[in-house]
Amino acid sequence: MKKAPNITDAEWEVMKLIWNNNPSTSEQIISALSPKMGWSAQTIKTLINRLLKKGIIDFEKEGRIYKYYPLILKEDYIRTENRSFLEKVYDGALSMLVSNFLEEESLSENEIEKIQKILEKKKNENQDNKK
Amino acid sequence: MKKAPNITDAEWEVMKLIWNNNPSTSEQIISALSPKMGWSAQTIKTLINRLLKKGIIDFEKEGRIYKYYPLILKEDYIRTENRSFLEKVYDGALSMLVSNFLEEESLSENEIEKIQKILEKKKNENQDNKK
DNA sequence: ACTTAGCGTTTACACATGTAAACAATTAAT
DNA sequence: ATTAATTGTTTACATGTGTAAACGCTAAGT
Repeated sequence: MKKAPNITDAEWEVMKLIWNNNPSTSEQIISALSPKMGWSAQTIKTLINRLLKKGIIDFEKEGRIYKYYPLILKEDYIRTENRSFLEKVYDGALSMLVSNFLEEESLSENEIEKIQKILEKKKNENQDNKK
Repeated sequence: MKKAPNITDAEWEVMKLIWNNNPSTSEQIISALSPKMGWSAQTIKTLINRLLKKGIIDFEKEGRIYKYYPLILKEDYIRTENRSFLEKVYDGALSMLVSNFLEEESLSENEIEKIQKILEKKKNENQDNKK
């Protein structure tokens, strides 16, 4: 299988925009990112074009204007990012990763409980698989 | 404060070696990474040199041979990596990150319990802070 | 119809990164 | 002492990435 095209940090900002507002016009992307990122309109156009060339987004003409839409799911791409981060930094040791993050950052009651529920569920699943 | 020098993916492999075996000679680094990564000895020498230039490692002469040692702690660097990953991919939403990882990967009983303990502790800390 | 503003396309350019070859200095072998 | 092998240093080169300027086409205003 061919390696998935890479999304760079700068391109990632554009993708977040497009995923959240699908489809987006370049005007929308530029007016959202230009102030936030301090990028010129030209820079953003370049990023959009690179995403097109990489086959990560596509567009549909709406008169003179293009509507850009993603060709890949955010969830899918994040899954890949997760995997490679886990591999690169933790050599695949998930529990290391999780404890590390938990210990360094703070969480609300609610969030803690949400995670606890997930863990309970996983415990049960493990149990089931054992039988 | 000056931005921390970046460690690239290839350089990261070298750093893992040096952190695990501190100090390391280039011979040790090369014979470990050359087969594992399929890199030529020259390539690895380049990576070592870039790490030197970036001020991430330093060396001590031991006769003709250099012993390389890290100038930064693995833990510190990982903390930075964690932070930027959390920001980039999850916009800082830790609970999202954690649930995502937990749901996609598998964990042993033991690991689950370890994480549960961390959560309990955090819950108590939250409680304490509230008072 | 003619000019202009707006949107997309092409070209640019410096620095980073992966991947090494070529070179120099020094030690070890003959 | 010379030569060869080893280890570190310099230079190289293609591709990726951040950051745009310049250019070209077309709709819109006069």
